[in-house]
Amino acid sequence: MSVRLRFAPSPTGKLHVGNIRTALLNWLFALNGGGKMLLRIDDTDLARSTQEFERGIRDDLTWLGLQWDELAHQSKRLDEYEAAASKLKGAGLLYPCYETEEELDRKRKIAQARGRPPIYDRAALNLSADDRKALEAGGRQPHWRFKLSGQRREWDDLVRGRQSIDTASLSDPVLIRADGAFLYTLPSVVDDVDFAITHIVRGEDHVTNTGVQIDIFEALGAPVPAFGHFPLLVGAEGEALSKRIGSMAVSDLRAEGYEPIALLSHLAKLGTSDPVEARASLAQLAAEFSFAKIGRAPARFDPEELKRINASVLHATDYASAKPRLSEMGADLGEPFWNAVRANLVLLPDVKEWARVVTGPVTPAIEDATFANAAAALLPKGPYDSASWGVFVDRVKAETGAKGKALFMPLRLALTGHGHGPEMAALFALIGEEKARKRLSGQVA
RNA sequence: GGGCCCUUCGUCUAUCGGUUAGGACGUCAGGUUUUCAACCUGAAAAGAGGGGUUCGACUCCCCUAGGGCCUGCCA
Repeated sequence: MSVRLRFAPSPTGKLHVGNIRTALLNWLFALNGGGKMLLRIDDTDLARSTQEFERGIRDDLTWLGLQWDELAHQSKRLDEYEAAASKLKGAGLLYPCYETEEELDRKRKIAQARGRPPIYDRAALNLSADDRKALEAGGRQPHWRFKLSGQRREWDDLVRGRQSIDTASLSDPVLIRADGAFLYTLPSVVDDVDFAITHIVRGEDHVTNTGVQIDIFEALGAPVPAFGHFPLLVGAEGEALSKRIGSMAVSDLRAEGYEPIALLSHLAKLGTSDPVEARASLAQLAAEFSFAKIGRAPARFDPEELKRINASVLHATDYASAKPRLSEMGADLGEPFWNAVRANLVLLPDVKEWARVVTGPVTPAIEDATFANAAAALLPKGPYDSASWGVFVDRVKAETGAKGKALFMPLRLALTGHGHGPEMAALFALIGEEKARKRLSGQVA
């Protein structure tokens, strides 16, 4: 039997690197095992969910090449959640509570002050039918809590090993809000049952939830899936990821010109025993995936590292695959151009600057006008090819006596306006005689 | 406050009681490019601190320090 996994984002914001890591690890395991991926839109929070965010999520996943086999919306499955809720109510496992948020908050504070765990006291369980009637007559709508089993729930976590959560030390979770909305917990379990999810792979922030969810799976008489909880990412300085990195949206990375496979490679390898370096495809990442390779400590996500990986991806990108995007940017100057400049790119849009260096206008950087003018006079006749640069440089060398860096740097600076860049032999051939002459003479060309 | 988890080169990690503590990225040096980048080669670089257990501890146990997560009518 093949595996079935799911990625379940809420359309209440943009996908960021943390979300993508969760998505990716699910995809890698599914792909690796020849399984299926369900994209589940957790949109039970009508107030905060939007079509735009959902569209953004789909676009981001598509851009990354993460294709889902099935799509579901929680907002379309309310009947199923109602059915599960009445089943639990019938079993006496879902009970109405009438405390306000302020009252609950106060109870928690008092418990903490007394050095006791801030666990819900189940006071509502002792309410009589008359009490409830009176409260509702007074205008209070109940919210509903699930009655935890009080058992110690255990499972063999795919990355953490044997885990144990004592549900007696937890508050009975609210499943239905006073306004009737389902919270994340019940729909998630109901969906995992209905869609026959075999493996739940997510961040370790859900470890405690797992104890609660196993309780609910059992209460529903459903089989409990396997769980895998990987460590969360932290920032480059070891700080919690949410604030700074959380703002690193996938859509922004795309807009900045990052390569999807660079992001995927980085997120797939970071925190594993494999070297953090680029891979050619999602399929290759999947083939190398194993829960056993994932460490237990939080891994640092450093944007600089992502840039390095992106650069190495670009250095190995051939002309054919770069061509469509080059023309999109108006920087498709042919294969020799691409092969000459790709080793100097960190992000693909950097190519636009080198295209400008070839086509102009370039403002030459000249320190010694006498030298530059002398060089201009020594320019060979065009058209230029890859051998022209050598001919030219030899003449300048013979004529001026300059050599090494003192010979090359002024020429590079005058011809390109930059102190660094691709092989001059290739650039020179592309720039051509006319522009070379003008630039060496100090003209913008 | 309580619960769960974590701590090996700057970074990601290997080591399942006995190793010159290995690899990758980065850094530095050399080579190459008559320049820079890219590329090639080489080098430096680590067991958080303190107690145990043991013939022997990075590895097992305890304490301390540091870090992450949870402790919501968020997900």
